[in-house]
Amino acid sequence: MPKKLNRSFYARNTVEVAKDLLGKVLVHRIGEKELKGRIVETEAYIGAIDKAAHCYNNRRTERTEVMFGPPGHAYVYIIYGIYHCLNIITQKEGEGAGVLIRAIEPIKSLEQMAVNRYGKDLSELNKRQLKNLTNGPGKLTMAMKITKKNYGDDLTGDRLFILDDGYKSFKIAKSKRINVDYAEEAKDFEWRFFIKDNPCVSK
DNA sequence: GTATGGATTGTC
DNA sequence: ACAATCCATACT
Repeated sequence: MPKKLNRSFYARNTVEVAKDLLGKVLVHRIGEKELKGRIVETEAYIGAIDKAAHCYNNRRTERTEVMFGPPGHAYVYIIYGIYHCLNIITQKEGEGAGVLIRAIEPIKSLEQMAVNRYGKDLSELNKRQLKNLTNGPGKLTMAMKITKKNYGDDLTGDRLFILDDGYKSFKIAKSKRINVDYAEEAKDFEWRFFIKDNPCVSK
């Protein structure tokens, strides 16, 4: 039986959580529908020491407030005025840290994801559209219909949560994070983790 | 009120 | 390689 990740899973060092989230299953329930995807790429952000983090230097705004709350909640923000990004809050309340979910492998309700991404039936998608369904932070939120309505969602609840189904036959690779060149020394932190050779990892 | 730039994506 | 696109933030 797959098991829902509990609060203590998230209440640990962010880099450890980022690695351990790989292979887990992200679930979003919308009414009767259930969308699922396996997490294949993550990035860690730790406000206390990380100039790339929105909450660096204890920067508390309306947007970042949830990052300073208890772990196991969703931080959803809008990037470039267009796309949404999903983060999972980690460590202890007040610390300001989280994990960006950068890519998933679709598992369930691919028909709905096709409609959410392209407004088309799954059978009408070409090869490239299929490959690009959820292989990026903005793409997966669009496919799973994760929006600012999910801001602050408690992942121990029943709307948005993460399952451990025991999948662990993979190797973890790491690299520098994507698009944080402005972050001075923090741009070189190797805090991006992904499942080696998985086709759904971002480009 | 105004200016600035971004934890991205799609197209050229 | 670069434009699209607009919200959140910082500053006046």
